[in-house]
Amino acid sequence: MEKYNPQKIEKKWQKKWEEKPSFHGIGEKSNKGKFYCLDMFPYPSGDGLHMGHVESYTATDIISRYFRMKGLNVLHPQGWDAFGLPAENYAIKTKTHPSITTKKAIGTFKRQMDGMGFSYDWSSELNSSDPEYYRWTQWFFLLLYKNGLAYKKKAKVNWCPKCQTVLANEQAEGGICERCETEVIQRDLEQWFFKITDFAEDLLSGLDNLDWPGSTIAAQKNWIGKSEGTEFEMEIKDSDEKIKVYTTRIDTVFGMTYAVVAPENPIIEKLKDKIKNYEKIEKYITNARRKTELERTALQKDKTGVEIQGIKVINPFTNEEIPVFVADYVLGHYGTGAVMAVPAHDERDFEFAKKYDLPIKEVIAPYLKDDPNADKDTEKRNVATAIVKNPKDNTYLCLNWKTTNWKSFPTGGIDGESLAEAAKREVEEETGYKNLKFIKQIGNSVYAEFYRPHKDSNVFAHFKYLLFELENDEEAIVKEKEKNQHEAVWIKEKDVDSFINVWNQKLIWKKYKEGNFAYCDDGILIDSQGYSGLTSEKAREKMTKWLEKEKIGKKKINYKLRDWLVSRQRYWGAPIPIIYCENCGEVPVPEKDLPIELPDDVDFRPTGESPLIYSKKFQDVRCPKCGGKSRRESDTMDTFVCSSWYYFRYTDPKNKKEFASKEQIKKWLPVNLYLGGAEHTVLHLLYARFFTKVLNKLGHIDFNEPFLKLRHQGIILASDGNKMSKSKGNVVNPDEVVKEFGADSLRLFEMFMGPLEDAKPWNSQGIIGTKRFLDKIWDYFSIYKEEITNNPNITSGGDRYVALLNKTIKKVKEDIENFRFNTAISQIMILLNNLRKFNEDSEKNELGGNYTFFDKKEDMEKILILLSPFAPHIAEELWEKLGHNESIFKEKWPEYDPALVKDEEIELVIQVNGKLRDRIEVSSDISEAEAKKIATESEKVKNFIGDKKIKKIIFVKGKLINVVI
RNA sequence: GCCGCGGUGGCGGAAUUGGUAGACGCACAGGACUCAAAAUCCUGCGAUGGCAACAUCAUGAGAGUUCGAGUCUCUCCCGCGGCACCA
Repeated sequence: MEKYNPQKIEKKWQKKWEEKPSFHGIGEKSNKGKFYCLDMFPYPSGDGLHMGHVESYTATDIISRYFRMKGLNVLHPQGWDAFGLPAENYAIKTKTHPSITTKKAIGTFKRQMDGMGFSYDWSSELNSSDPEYYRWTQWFFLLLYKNGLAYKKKAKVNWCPKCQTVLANEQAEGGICERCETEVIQRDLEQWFFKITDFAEDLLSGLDNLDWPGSTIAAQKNWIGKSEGTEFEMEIKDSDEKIKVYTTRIDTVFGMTYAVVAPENPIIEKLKDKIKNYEKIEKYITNARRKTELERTALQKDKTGVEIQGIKVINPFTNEEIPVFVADYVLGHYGTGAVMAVPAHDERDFEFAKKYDLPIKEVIAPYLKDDPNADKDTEKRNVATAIVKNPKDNTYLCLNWKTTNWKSFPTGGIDGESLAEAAKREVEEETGYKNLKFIKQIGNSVYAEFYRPHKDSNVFAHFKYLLFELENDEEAIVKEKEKNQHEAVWIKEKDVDSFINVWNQKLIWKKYKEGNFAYCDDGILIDSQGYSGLTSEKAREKMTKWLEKEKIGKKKINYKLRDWLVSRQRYWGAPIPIIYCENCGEVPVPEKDLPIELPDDVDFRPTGESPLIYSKKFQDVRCPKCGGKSRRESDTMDTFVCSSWYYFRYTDPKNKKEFASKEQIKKWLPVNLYLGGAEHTVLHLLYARFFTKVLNKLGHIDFNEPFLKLRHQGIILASDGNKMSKSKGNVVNPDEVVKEFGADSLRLFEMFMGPLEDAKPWNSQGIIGTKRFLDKIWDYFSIYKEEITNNPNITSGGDRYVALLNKTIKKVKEDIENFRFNTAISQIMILLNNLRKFNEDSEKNELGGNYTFFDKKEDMEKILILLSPFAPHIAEELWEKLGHNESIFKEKWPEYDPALVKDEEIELVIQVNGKLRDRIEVSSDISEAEAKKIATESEKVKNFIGDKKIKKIIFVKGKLINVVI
């Protein structure tokens, strides 16, 4: 018998598939619908495929093969994200033109992909650095330009001194270049931007209807950063100028003790004459501007600022005059570039106020939500909290009042005092304690509950309705307890946290222990004139209304999202199709002149300016309008522009008239499944959605989200649990694994390692398991082949396993559709293990020793079909061995028989008090009465019941029975 | 700090609506075959006690709900990913 030789058969089938792509079902027509299965197109790096690629592409290959066999039209294309910095840097390093290195890398990638048996439709292959592709990238630029969505402005930009280029904010996070980790500096340059901020709301709300990982949706929401707040103006004393601030916490406005403007805020320049310490201010501003993002963000703890002397603003709510500071903890580009500072209720303001010794005024008191201990059936009881400061040692004591029927305080108030105020007064009268701060309006009656540490130990007391003099201690408590029959519970220090948590009292506790911090949550307003007693939420509404009435403020929505900077001063990208004419100024290149091709007469090494400036060929241009002397825009576009629309092009890759025809787009889009790395959670996916929304708005397409379903493959870690990296020398090369075990084993193993989306460490031993499995499959079918050749009508009793086969068909179907490839594979293993199991019958069996076969040939073949998407080569080979001339991938996916999925016999689990005590083999449709009889008659159960009485019996049909005693 | 995800044997990981915890695979141990080894096949494999039947404990920790919790609720601890002076 021939042994399984993956290297041999894999080559054979790869060659066949290349000659006949139809073996993959590519190009087949179907009326059952379409499935667009998309991989994020890779950047073809010189290193070739890595394990992560293999994982992701195997998954989409399985899905594609599966749906093709289900009869759907499947589009499963692949292409190359070839432009960009890494390619250019590599070219510089090797002194080879990037088009050459890229071409070579693409060759390697394609060879490796074919070597894995991926069923790509290469007839729609794309390359973003191909002029026939980037002509349409340029067309998109013009589309945006003509619709006012691309504009140029002088901007402070992130500049990487090493890469010699501008970086998008996204590529310079933390002030460090994403590519080379050099510190980014700030430069002022004329730059092209796409107006993605126009679509902020669409980009945000569109997320709700997508089948995407929650983390990705959350990251995009966070990135867009919607915030609803209030914008209002404050008058500057003795001036007509005003300072406009933005806040989400207008409810804290009575606690404003100063205001801050960002160094970039133009108001400073306007007030120059009034400012007494202008020189100092100017110096501070210059300094701040010179700081990089890194310095401005990394040194968070150390806030700096200077008071603007001679300037005071007026809080419109209190008419108080307050000082103004310039400080770089306020950002120039967000909101109005100025804020009201409320140190009592904002951590940043608090820190600043502490440092510069500014007043801190509390205007929000914490409150509690619902009492977690309240009886669900009765009315929900609220808890009120008071913070009591012990004047003796400046510690705080926390008291909770909650509505109860223990003891009623009379309600109602004197002279229109609120219920809370009335309750406060009453408790104060009752206890004689004067510093209570009531937090929440409470019910008709109240009682107090609080904790207090024991004088000399780490034990805390929990008092229920016991209000006492702080000077008193344990003795008094006991006395009080006796007198009032109140409850006091002592708590050990280690239990305090858990106790506090039951009461949602963390903040109060923090305040009690630490004394001083900014309370930043919502609460109840205090010391806020007519607004006192309102909740934060209500107060925001009311205060904003008042501002609107006074015409000094309004509701305002802000987004963190900033416009997309697309200019790059580099060579290896799509040139921006704009011409600068000496007469006409900025002129877009007419569409008929596209593509503007990259010249080859340049030195592409970076100089700080775009290399395209120096190309004679490139700059030899006349104005399209007047024919006058002109020069071309020499910047190229960010590669993310190329990747924002490539999924359209796959549907119609050769189209010379449009980026893709309307019919083809309608036929295939939106994408049904998009699979790729989680590193693209924000940038690429957001930009691609933006492009789709632009096309939708301009009437080119009738949908507004490109990717209906998105999944990320988890990264494959090295066996040491670290990321694979060249420098660590722990990289496993797929080529070597294929050489040793074969592509099918690698495919199978990567899918078997664990859930697709989890990060998984590579285990060099593990692949032996999947190789063994394929060996067994091979032997099993080889023997089967021999047997049926000798005796075509022979039976071997395999029909005992028909139920298992049907279960397997069901599970594999469900698991593939839910990306649970690991359990699908394990189910096929279970099936095979059963068919190969040594059993009594097999000794008598004339067929294949230990092996059992299904009586029907179709059933045998179903096993191969189930395996085929995972391990296509071996499936094709064995399929052929069974006498087929056509590809296995032209077969229909098997259906299971629902009637056969159910077991006739089950093991009924018998529990006593929920613990497993016995199992008995019974018919699967056993009735409750029968089951009860069997259960109570079980010897084991009897032992446990003894002479105890059975309280009740719970029966779960087809599963278990539980005897409760 | 905020947001999201996770924590189950020596390891990767299984476990429908709450219903037999540890499927499948790796590693390991014993056995068969062999002069021997490799390969292959069989058996075992969470911990503790017991010759055994079996019992007790066990899904990061602590509580809660339930006849019954890996699964639901609350809190804490740890890990990973994202965001981070966005007022």
